[in-house]
Amino acid sequence: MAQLSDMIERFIKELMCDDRQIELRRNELAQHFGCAPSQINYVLATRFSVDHGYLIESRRGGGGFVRIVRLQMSGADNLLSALLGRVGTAIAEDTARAIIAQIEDGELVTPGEASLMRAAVSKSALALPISAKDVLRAAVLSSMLKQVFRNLEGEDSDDLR
Amino acid sequence: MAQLSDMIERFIKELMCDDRQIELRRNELAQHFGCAPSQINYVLATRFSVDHGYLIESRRGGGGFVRIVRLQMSGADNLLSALLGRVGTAIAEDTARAIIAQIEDGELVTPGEASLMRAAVSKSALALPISAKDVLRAAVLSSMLKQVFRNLEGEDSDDLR
DNA sequence: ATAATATAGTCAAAGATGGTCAAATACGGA
DNA sequence: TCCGTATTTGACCATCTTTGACTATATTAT
Repeated sequence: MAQLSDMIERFIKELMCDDRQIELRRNELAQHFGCAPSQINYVLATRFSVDHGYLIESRRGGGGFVRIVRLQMSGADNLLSALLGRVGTAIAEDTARAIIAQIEDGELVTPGEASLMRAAVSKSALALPISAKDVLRAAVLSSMLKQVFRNLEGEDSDDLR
Repeated sequence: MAQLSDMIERFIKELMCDDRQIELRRNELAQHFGCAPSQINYVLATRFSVDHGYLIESRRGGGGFVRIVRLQMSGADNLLSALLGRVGTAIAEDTARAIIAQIEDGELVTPGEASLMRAAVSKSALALPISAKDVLRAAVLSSMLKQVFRNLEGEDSDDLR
């Protein structure tokens, strides 16, 4: 049963399909879907976070609104460092997946490559008697990100030895 | 004596007869067979494992599901099982690279994908204060191998969120 | 200014699923 | 029959979603 949250997510993404940003009334949207207004916040928090490549702005009171802005993937030079910065020294699976989704959206990697990256940072890949799973995930993801950007330029780039 | 497990197995296989993958509700299925929900997990674990050529994915919570994916075992019937066997529970970097080279040669993955795999199992990716580097590498590589076989000619491979 | 009204945000509890693991039970072969 | 293995169940855990009560902040009317 297509989850309410999923439907709301799709609805919003359709609205945005060719705009960089949209504004909507939280209560209106909630009413449209017959749910609690806070449900909208849940969807925004879980599917439109910065990690997912979106920014949320809003205003309360009369004439209030919620604005959703899609962040752009800027030039590839500092993009790598930006991404690595977001990865940091430890990262949760969800956040890692969001980053992968973003570079997939930006067509920096193919769907097949993105799948592999997801597999590499998945819970099952790192399900070991190790307390530092997130640390590990960060290391693996960083390594792959660097490889992505290395592949991007010198096509022939032979993997590091 | 048509064990319950056998009936459930057959039931699922019939559902899948012409789909590469299906989704089902664990509790619903359990109810249909009048058994404990965990019985379903037992069937999945014993009859739909990777060795049997299947992958299981799932999601909890409202709208949760269990997805069963039939892996594409072309040609060398159990290439995946063989590869996973070689990976085992621990593997050195060189051996891992050899396996990756093999599937790259066999064109099971693109050069770009192979690069990513190498990056994921590289010394630097796993350079952590952990003694079990090889164990970890095996887990990560296994995870990626499964993904490779999941994707083979599977267009709509919709990764789990 | 102040009060009334219109929005949006937070957070914790309830609801909806699926997962794990070990104990109990059934089955099949020596 | 006895033992080892396969199956079945149930108690307890983990995760995702939905709702509602309470809070915070604008705008508008008085």
